[in-house]
Amino acid sequence: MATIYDVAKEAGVSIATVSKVINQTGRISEKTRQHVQEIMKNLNYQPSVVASALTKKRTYTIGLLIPDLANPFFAEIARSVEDRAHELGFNLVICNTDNDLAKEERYTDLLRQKSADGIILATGVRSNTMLKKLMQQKQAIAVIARDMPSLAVDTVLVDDFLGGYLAASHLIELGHRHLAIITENLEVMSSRERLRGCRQALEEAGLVLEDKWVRVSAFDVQGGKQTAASLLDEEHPPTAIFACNDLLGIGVIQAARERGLTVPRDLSVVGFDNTILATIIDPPLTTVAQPIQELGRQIVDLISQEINGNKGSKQRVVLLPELVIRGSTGLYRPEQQSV
Amino acid sequence: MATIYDVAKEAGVSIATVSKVINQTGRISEKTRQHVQEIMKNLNYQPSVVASALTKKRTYTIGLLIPDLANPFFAEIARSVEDRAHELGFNLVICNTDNDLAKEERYTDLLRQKSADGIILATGVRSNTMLKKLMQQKQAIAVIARDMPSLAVDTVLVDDFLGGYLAASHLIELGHRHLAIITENLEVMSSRERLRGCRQALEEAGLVLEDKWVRVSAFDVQGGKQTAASLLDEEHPPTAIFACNDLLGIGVIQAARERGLTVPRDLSVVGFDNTILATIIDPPLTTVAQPIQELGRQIVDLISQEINGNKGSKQRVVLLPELVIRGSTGLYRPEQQSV
DNA sequence: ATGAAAGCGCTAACAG
DNA sequence: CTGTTAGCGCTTTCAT
Repeated sequence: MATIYDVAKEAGVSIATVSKVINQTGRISEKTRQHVQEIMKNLNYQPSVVASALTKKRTYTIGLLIPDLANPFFAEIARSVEDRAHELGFNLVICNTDNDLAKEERYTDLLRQKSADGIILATGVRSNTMLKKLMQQKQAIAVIARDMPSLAVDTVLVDDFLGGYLAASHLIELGHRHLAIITENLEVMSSRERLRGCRQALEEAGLVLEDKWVRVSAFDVQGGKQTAASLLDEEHPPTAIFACNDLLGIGVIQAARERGLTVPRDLSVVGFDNTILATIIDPPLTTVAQPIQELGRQIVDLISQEINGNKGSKQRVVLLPELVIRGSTGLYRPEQQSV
Repeated sequence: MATIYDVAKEAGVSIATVSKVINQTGRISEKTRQHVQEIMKNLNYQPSVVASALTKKRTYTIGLLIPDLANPFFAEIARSVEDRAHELGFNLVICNTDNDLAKEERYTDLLRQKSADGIILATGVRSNTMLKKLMQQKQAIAVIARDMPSLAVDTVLVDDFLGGYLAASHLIELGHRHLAIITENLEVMSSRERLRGCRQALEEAGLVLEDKWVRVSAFDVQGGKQTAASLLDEEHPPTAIFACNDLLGIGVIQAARERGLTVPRDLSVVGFDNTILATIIDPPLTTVAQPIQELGRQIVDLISQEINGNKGSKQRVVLLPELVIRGSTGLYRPEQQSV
């Protein structure tokens, strides 16, 4: 592989000159510039990023810590992050953490050793401490789709409270009075906010959400299914369920189906995220849409600014979710009680 | 951030010594080894990969070129590749190519500049030329889930012919005589093989597959839906459809539903890949399962060997697919013809 | 068993 | 406008 020396020699100039035409710095006569560029092309020369990183301290690499790529929501997030990163000249290294603290630390160490320019976190439930450590190391970091209210870190997320509020309001408008909510993990801020929004809507309608109707579940289809099953087995089962993500929502629909209930006739369900899954399940899932493209775009813009030192203060940008009404929600019908 | 010099000074030894304890090379007395390691810990020192890459020529980074992370099949592939890569000490940089040649070239150039140790291709329909270029550059490469029979490159894929054969055989056993197949892109070897396997099974049953019943479609749900729609609008529509991937299969089911047909009563459909989607659609999709975990594992092992120079000759490993029978296929019932 | 020194490929003053 | 030179942090002979 050709080096800058090869180019310099071939072009009859110094390596400094070559470096200048590569980086468009300093003053170079148009003539030598063209000449050098031609030589570079002929030699199929491409500057080594690792060598330049050694002095410039930039690798044009961003790490993305994410729980699990096989989860469509995170896969879609990763896709949108990678798109924007690529546009801005960064590569993305993917790290599946399974929300495991040990893995998170392993990955952040690796990223540091590789001098990643920045790290985007879509993971990290209780990793407040890890975040602090990173900040001390002056790592450029940003958090997506997770709220860490106690930390001054660039963040892009959706208004989870509003999302929960929209979901519940929709159900209430349809006449439902007896809701249940299946949530992912109440240690996570987002989940708590969604729940709170849901509560708020109910309260405004003069309803209360008893603790009994708030259930925490493993965050996959299976978990949603089991939890919904136990909910539906109650004496007075809810007529509508708000699942805190699409995966859970799908589990709910499947549980209903197994019991011979028809959605939305016998049970309304709304999800959260608006992943591809919501469009595939039958009936298609009414869900609170996260603007995934926009989330990805903005988080990369934020971290890019921070990397470039263009930043003023840290920001938390909150995008607004939208309710996408599909076929899984319908009017409350009194007779549906008789299960 | 601490450097090797800081450690050396603090420990009262030379940087060469420190380097030796880091890499466990050369001969170091147990005593100084322990001492140096303690200092490293105290200083929270972590060797810079970019510096060492400059001399060792290894970055412990692998690139993965993939059409689209938002496609669950590829997301699952990426997940399994990343898992194994991480186990073996590599980071994975993800590149979404959208099967666009320009993007493919852009990414491979970037990966070269960053001295990625290897590149795994899950993309590249007609990119035979790009592959050749990479081989000339002596890039370590490997191809997953795609067959490039004319090139001597490490490959791991599923037996597509067998997959097609299994799918069609299943349908035939159920009594279906009139099949159609929706495929993704006949320029891709895999698609042709699936079709060929399908044909073979039919032939063995004394049936023929007229060209009219072989349709090429955009490879997303929408494409499958439209294609299936046009198939079902034919005078004598097929009673079973083999879709060359799950996304298409789902489109088929949706198209059937829109026409008031019940799957599998009025139409049987089998997919390919066995992604999460197959379990979510209703009825759950009978599909040809690719062993995604194993594909990912083996491709990384292969490229890792190549990177380490442990390799003998190149290999093509062919894994065998399995038919997973779910609810979208059923016995042929004569009356279903009367649409 | 340990250290001195020469790079790896490139950038960034600083001279000229 | 162009070239010299001193690093960046680490690895690797080659002496000692």
